[in-house]
Amino acid sequence: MAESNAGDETGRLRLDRRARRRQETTEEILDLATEVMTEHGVNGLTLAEVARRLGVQTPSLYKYFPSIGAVYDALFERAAQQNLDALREGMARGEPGLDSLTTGLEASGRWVLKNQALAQLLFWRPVPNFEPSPAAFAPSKEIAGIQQQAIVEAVTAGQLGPDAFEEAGYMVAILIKGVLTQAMANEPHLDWGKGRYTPLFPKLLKLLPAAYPPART
Amino acid sequence: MAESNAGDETGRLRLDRRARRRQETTEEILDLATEVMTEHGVNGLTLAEVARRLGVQTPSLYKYFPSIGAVYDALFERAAQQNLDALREGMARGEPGLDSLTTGLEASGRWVLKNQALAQLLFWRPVPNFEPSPAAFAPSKEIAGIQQQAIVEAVTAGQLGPDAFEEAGYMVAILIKGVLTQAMANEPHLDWGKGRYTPLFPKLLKLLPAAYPPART
DNA sequence: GTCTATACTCCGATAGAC
DNA sequence: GTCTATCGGAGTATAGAC
Repeated sequence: MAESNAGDETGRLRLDRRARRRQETTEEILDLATEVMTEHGVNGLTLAEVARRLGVQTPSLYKYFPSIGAVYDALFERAAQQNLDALREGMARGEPGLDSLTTGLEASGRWVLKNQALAQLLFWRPVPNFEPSPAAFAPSKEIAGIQQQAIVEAVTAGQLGPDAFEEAGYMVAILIKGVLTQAMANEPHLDWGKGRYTPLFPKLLKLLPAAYPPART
Repeated sequence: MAESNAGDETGRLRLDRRARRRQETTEEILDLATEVMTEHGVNGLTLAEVARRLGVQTPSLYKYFPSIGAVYDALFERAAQQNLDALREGMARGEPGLDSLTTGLEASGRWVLKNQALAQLLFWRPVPNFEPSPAAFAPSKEIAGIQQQAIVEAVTAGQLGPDAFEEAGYMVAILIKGVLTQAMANEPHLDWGKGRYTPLFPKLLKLLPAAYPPART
């Protein structure tokens, strides 16, 4: 109570600064963890290696995360959020319906190829005994909803027949995951749009009307 | 030279028996390694755990494999060979062309869903610092050739246009990998033909003629 | 071909001084 | 919030007796 008379303002600023500094360190830990996963595989992440790169001793990291599982969880959530953002931005660049879905998934694919370690954590679940928390999983659920909404708009616009409601979302997921799996396994150093697989994606999405033909007008 | 007069026949039988016993143990090690990967993930394979399950001390395994990398290599080769066998058998049950390709890839998909740990080793390369040897990779190369051959037959039979030569093999790879990736990530306990993804595979392959329309006759 | 013993390296996590 | 020290455990691999 009687320690410092510097005033409320300075006190709050100091707290804010500390909170901000802590937040920055937390983000840096996650950045370094992503680097380690990129070099040593998703399972090759260790707190010891992150600590070395941060220039700090391993136990210090436990002031920021209670366990390595918590680090994975934060990585999962951040990755899902970034992928969701990429999808949203990409979809905004296209006309509602199949066009928007195409530009959105291409933007999502670009993010995946530039963040392959995070994408593996997100899509393939390669870490035994790690299950993302509900909070970390929330953005992933939103992605599925957004894609289904695009299908609905494509049906409304007459681009797809009404039988697309049930199945087309799964088909779209198959197509984008197939393209990305092949690209990551066989051409991991190429960006989206290069190589043998990702350029085929627009062609694949254009096949959807053949699978779910709209009623002729 | 002058050790035993039991005769050539007995000597050869003894050698054969020893060789057979050694081969059996080798196979058992690979079976147990597959079990461990199924339970603990592909990266969760350790020689210590395999030794425990075999009822033997860890160093004994080094009489059969010089390193854990050699175990991964043998697993990779065996998996690729089994998958190739499944594809061949499945293709033999269909008419040459797209029909054969469909039945073959469905049989391959059935094998994958029943051997998911091996399939991950085969398709996703989740083990850092492990590259399959050329010998282990040979069956995988043959699979690509067989699929391309089926495309050629489909074009010859007039099911696909000639522009399929270049691209359709990659498209087929995208489709089967997409279906399997989604099934393994979201419905790993379901067999082929069940769930939301694998039943869509025939429908997807039937879209190929829409992508590469044959010349009208 | 099996064992014991061991060298070596690494990791996650906690306790407690500062 | 950082450090040192430490516990407890795991793994790969080798040496050498039997």
